[in-house]
Amino acid sequence: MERCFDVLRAHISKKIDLTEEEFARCTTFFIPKQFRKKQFLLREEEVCRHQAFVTKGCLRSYTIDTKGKEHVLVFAVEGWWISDMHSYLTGEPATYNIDALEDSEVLLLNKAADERLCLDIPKFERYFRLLYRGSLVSWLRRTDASLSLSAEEKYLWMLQTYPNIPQRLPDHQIASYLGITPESLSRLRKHLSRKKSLES
Amino acid sequence: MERCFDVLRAHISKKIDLTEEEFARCTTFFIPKQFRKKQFLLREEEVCRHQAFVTKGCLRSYTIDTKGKEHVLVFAVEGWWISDMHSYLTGEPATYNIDALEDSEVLLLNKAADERLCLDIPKFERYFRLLYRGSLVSWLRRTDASLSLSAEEKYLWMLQTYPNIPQRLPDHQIASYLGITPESLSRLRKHLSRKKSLES
DNA sequence: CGCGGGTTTGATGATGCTCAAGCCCGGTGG
DNA sequence: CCACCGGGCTTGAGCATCATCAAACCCGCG
Repeated sequence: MERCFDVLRAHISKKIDLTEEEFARCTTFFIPKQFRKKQFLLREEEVCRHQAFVTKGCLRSYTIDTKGKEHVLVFAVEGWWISDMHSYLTGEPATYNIDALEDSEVLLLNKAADERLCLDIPKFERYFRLLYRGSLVSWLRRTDASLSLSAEEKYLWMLQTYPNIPQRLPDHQIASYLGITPESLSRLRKHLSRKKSLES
Repeated sequence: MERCFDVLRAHISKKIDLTEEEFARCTTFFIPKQFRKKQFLLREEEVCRHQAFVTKGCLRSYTIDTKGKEHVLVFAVEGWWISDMHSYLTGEPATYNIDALEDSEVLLLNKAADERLCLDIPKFERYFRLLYRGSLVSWLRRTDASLSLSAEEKYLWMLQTYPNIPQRLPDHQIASYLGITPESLSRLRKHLSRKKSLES
């Protein structure tokens, strides 16, 4: 339970160096919270009050289109952040939903705490800069994949880029993330496994 | 020519406040450069040495897929940054191409200057944090659009979200950005105009 | 005038979607 | 311990959307 901060520390120290004292101080800004599978962290139309750092389990953000279909934008497993950034920043109603795909533990950071944290320990300014920057690189890649690749290639791309995600999540979540239907994913996997067995 | 720094200043001051002196100092880190239409700022396989801030004209970053087709990832007009961030950060060969779609003027910031700038004027740490953060919001939106919308809806989304981009760029660039073919875009526009004329 | 890039139009086709049914399997309750 | 239920995955048939390929057209520019 208290080792959730170990996960945070491990993650932060990949980007900035903190003294014991600084880290201790930083932890006071976060609120630990547990989520059961299927529980919501945020619903469309609510205002997003927190950025969440996942220390255990897995959450996702998604939208629901006009035909009622879900589209996964982000999976966040241990060591990832998740929120509706736009709503968080502006205070406008969220356009994304966030819920837990597994029983999970997160550390919540609200906007006031976020700002105080950056003032109190200016290194965090840097931490978030590097965090967002790295995140941008990933979005570029994903967009490139979605523009350039066929359904099958996108799935292979995902296996290669985030191997642990397809392992632990149901296929239809993966399909949603890739922008294809579960049926297509199923067929495409069959096709791949036939290919594979031919090779060997 | 020298008013390129005015564009920079206008952009920066939306995020942080700089004194005259600080701004004067900051300008010394940038290298102004002109690009003629079709000229490359970066080619795949080269290392990306700069982030470019566009003060005039328009550049794009794009990839070329296995079938030789181009896919536009980013359009950068006045007030936008463009680069191959991954290559820039790691020094690995770029996977994106960047070229000018119009005669353009940019301010180049290389990695050493980038780092010194953030040390010299720590407010820039904040500037880039906010810049990247805002950029993330846009990527989320684009991804959502590409997952949720049909070709026609995506085009309408683009008209609404970036109205000046389709105005000034040829259709086939827009099509590439949206992940559809120029032929489809052409048909879909005809369809929209028929719809529109029926309404009125 | 003629060339070339860009857009339009048409015919055809493939990829991936929809809808519907069946199946597998783990969990729950009788 | 077995029956049943439900979520998730699979399979099939038909279909829609969008891509492909090819040709014609338009128009600005050298």
